[in-house]
Order: sequence, then C-alpha cells, then structure tokens
Amino acid sequence: MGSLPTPPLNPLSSQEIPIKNKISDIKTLSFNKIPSWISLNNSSSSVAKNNQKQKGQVENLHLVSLTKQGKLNEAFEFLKQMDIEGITVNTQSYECLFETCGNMKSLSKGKKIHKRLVKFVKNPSGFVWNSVLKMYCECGCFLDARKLFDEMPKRNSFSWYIIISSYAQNGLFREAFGLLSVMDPMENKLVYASLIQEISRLELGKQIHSVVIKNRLTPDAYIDTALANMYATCECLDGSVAVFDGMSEKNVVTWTGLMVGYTQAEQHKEALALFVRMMEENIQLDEYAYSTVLKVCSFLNDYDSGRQIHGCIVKYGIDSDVSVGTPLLDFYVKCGKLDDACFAFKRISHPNDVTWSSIISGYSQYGKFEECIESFKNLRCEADISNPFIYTSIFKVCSALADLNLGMQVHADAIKRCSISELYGESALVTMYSRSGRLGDARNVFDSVDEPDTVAWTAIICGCSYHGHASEALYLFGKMRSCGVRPNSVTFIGVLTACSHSGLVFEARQYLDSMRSEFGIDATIDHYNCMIDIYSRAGNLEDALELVTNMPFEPNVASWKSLLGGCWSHSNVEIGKIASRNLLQLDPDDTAGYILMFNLYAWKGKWEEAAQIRKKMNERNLKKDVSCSWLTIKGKVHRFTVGDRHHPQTEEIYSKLEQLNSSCLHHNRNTLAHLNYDGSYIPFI
DNA sequence: ATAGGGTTAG
Repeated sequence: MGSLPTPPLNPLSSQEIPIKNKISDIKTLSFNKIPSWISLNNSSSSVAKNNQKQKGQVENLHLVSLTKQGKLNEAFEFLKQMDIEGITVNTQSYECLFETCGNMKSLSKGKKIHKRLVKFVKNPSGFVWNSVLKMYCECGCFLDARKLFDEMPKRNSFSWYIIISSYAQNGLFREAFGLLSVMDPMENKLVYASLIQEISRLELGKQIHSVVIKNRLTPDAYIDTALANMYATCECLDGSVAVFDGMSEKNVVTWTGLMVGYTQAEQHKEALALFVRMMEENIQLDEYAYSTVLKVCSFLNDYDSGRQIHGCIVKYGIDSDVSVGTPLLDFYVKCGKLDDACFAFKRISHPNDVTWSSIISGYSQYGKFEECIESFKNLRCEADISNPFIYTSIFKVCSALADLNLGMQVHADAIKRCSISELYGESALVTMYSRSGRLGDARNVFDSVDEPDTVAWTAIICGCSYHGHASEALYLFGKMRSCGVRPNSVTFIGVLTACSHSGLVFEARQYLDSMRSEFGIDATIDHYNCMIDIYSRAGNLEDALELVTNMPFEPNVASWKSLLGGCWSHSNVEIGKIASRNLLQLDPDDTAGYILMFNLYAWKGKWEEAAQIRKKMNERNLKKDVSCSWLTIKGKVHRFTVGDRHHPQTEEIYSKLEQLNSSCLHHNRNTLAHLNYDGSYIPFI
C-alpha cells in the first residue's frame, strides 16, 4: 500500500505479459539458438543413410550448434559419437570449435582439438590455422601461439594481424614491435592500424608514429586516421588535431573520429563546431557522423541544432535508418521532448534493441509509466527483441508504481531471457521489491549480487530504512564500508533516514559530520533536511531551529516543513509559528503549512489563531490536497481517497478501520493525529 | 579507422 498524490497507473496488472509462442520462435531461429536438448543422436544415422550425399552434414551442424552455445562438454561427447559412427568433422566445425574455445578461454579443450586437427586433417587451410592461432591468443597462451606462428605452414597477413594485435591488446608491446619490425610494412597496413588502435599510452603512441613515418606508411588516410584516433585515446587531443590538420585527404571517418575525440574530452562545443566545418567542406556525411553529432547535441541539450540536423537527416532520407533514427530519438529523449522522440521512433523501419531501450527508458525517466509499459507490451508482441537495458527501465517503472504483480512477471521474464543487467538491473530489482513491500525478496536479490557497488548497497540500505529496519540499515552500511565500497551522497540519505525512523539523534549527527571528514562528500540541503527532521521528530526543536537557521544552505520548503511537523508532534507553538511563517513565505500555496499550524493551535485551544489560519487559507482558495492510497488484490486495483465511500465493500472496510483504530488507542496521540491529518475521520475543510 | 541505450533518495 502506498500513498501518492497521483492515481496509480496499472495497465498490465490484471493481464499477462505477451510471450511469443516458443515453438514458432524456434522454427525461425538460426541454428545456434537450437537448444541442446533437441538431440539429433537418435535420428542421425537414419538421416545419413537416407541421404548419402549429405552424410555427416546434420551431425556437423549439431556439433556447431552445441559449440556456439558454449556447451563444450556436450560437443566433445558428440564428437566421440561421431568418431564411433565414422563421421568426418568438417572444417567449419573445427573453426567453430577453436572460436568457442578461444571465447571461453578453454585452453585444454582447444589444445585437444588442435591435436585432433593435426592427426586427422590433411593439409588444413590457412583459414583453419588462423583460427587455431586466434584460439591460443585469446586463451592468453602466447608461447603456443608464437610457436604455432613461427612454424605455421600457411601464414598470411591475417596471421600477422592476429598475433600482433593480440600482443598489443595484452600490453605485450615489446613482442608486438618485435614482430612488426620483421614484417613487410606495405603489405600489412591493416596490422599497423590495428596495433595503433590498441595503444593508450602516449609514449608508445609517439614511438609507433615514428615507426610509421620511418616506414613511409604515411601519408595514408587509413593510417593517419588511426593515428589521430590514437592520440585522442591517449588524451592528447593536440596530437589528434596536429595529425588531422596535416592530412591532405580526409574522409568522413577521419572527421567523425576527431569529433568523437572532442566528445571523449568533453569538448562538446568544439565537436559541434567541427561538424559545422564538415558540412561547409561538403563532406558526404554518413550514419556514423550523424549519430555522433546527435549525441553531442544531447550532451549540450541543444534542441535547435539537433532539430536542424534532423532536417538534414530527413532531406537525405535516412531517418528510417536505425543507426541514425536511434540516436535521433535518444536526442529528443534527452531534451525531454518525448513526442518528438516518439515521432522519430515511428519513422525507423527496423528498430533494434537499442532503439527500443532508448524509447522505453525515455518514458521511464520522464514518469510516463503507462506509455512505458505500453511500449514494452508492443515490443513483446511485435518482435523477439530484448536486452538488459529494457528490463532495467521496466523494473524502475514497477518500483514507481509499486506494482509487485507486474514486477514479478517481468522479473521472471527477464530471468528466462537472461536479461538482468549486473548491478544496474539488480539494483533496480532491489528497489522494486523493497518499494512493493517485499523487503525479504529485495534482500534475496541483493544477496545474489556478485560484487555490490555503491548503488546496490545504497538500494538495500534505503530499502531497510524505508521499512523502518534502522539497525539493519546501519549494520549494512558498516558492512559496505568493510567491503571497501565507498558510500555516496545518496547512501547517506538512506543512513540518515534510518536514524530518523529510530530516533538516533546522536548517531545521525555523527554520520552527517563524517560525510565530509571521513568520506570527502559535501552534504547537500537534503542531508541537512534529514537532520532537521531527525531533531524535529525527537523533539529537539531548538536544535532543529538552530540548524535551519545556521546550516550552509538557505532553508527550503522541506526544511521548514520538517520543523513544523516536529512542532506539531511536540506541541511547540512558539517555534511552530516561526516555521509556518517561513514556510508560507516560501510557498503560500503549500497546504501543509496551514493545516499543521491550524491543528497545532486547535490542539492548544487557541481557536482564534486557528481561525485566522483557516481564513488565510480560504482567502487563497486552497483546498487540502487529496491523497490517495491503493492496493492490488488479485490483479485489481482498489483505490481510496479521503472520506471515500464508493467502494462496494465500504461498510466492511470502515468497520475494520474502526477496529484497527481502537487497537491503536493506547499509542500516543500522533497516531491519531496523523489519522486526523489525513482527514479520514474529521475532514479538515 | 568512426555511432546509438540502463541503476540508488526525497
């Protein structure tokens, strides 16, 4: 049950998420998605007998399928059976096996296949040899890789490329340069480009630049572009610009590369200026250039430039191209123009997962929850597309709606599709469960996180705090620190809220002070407001007032409201007057300012003053904001507002409420006061 | 050789 000023949106709560028919999916899937339980073992020999020409083809395909799924043990078992049946393993299968062994860094299996290759395959092609070489490189086994490379019967420029770029990727620049020096540079420009691409240290970059010059590989658009990008990677934008300016032939890739360089150096204005130059020089722009410049506009929040660029895109007729349309729609999302984003989205002829995640996250970020869920439903009906980004956004929407039913469905769906993003998705799930009243499930999700980061820890700490489990929240905060994870400003909101709920005034003050001294985090006004709330709730109204007036921020509505709330709970008219006066000065339309003060005067029997307040409120024609609460039962949302008697079971509900209320009587008057304040029994106006 | 998406609070 939650309480929000806006009515809950719950478009999916009583419906199922559309899940595409699994069987029909499988028919259209490519072979590598066929699950391994569809075994061809039993039928394989008969298939082979029926079609002698295709002997072994089905088996090899199955072998490839198992391998591509990473089921290497099953693949090896199947390989044994193929041997028993006398079926030859073809070249494609070998290549695939080496590729997967490399990807999975399974050196022992890779070596076995290598031995097999040598034993069974006469005169393998250069292509196969390169796949063996790549496997050794990817497994990080450079001794074997080098041995193979030196002895390789069919060595081509791709072999040089594989080993040299692998050396470079692993930081083995000495070895990379060693091989480079014995290679024919003119025949292997690609190798140079790949090596240049891997360099992220300026000294090394300069060295290779001089090698390039010495070997007369420049001027060359390809090489020089790589060099310019390399300087950008080494955070030496001057170097990039120098190479760029020295180039006589620049192509669109060169220009775009420098634009990206400016972006990475957070010089977005310069990037945009470069784009303008590109247009002036009549460079034929491609989708990469548009994509990059649109991201620049997003960063700059430059709606006008973006719209002009949109115009060019339409003129060139590429707004339906997914690689331009997606950054375009995301640009509109970042500018908060969701209608424009939606328009751009609809123009894209083949939206991909990035497109969908961009529009869905847009709706989620701007609180368009209904549209967000609607898009998600459309996606599930229209295409077999999903990714962890999309689910993360949906989890967030479920949190906002506190819709446990939908949240659990989507969670299950995400598990089936392996689409829960580490940390991002997991943290969103923690919040989703905790805000839906399932702290235990939130904890389960948190406990399953491999290495929780600041955000994940913060999510569970805030969850505990939200549920009033202050000591657990503070315990987790300690544990977070002992795990060496640094808290941030949001973490302290959670910690301070926890203190607030259990009246830990002294501890809260210590946490607040430790922010700067121990963690180097500057407290924001939100942190001070938490502290004011803590003092106020605990009845330390003088301390609270002192903090409001002397904190390093101008008090805002929330600061005074906390103080006024405390004055009401602790019946302090004097400070209450100060608080309400300031509150109403900042926001004369804030009803809480009037109501709390009215209640305070009324409680004290100061009817005249109370009437004054009420008069002022009437003069401004203010009505108390109507809050609503809701709960979902069997997928149906039951919504309640103050004094509401529309529900078919009104009588039962009110009698239960009466019962609950009388059992609360022994509590302090705050409990009742809050009920009154909500207007459930004595409507204020 | 160049491009596009997500998380924690109130």
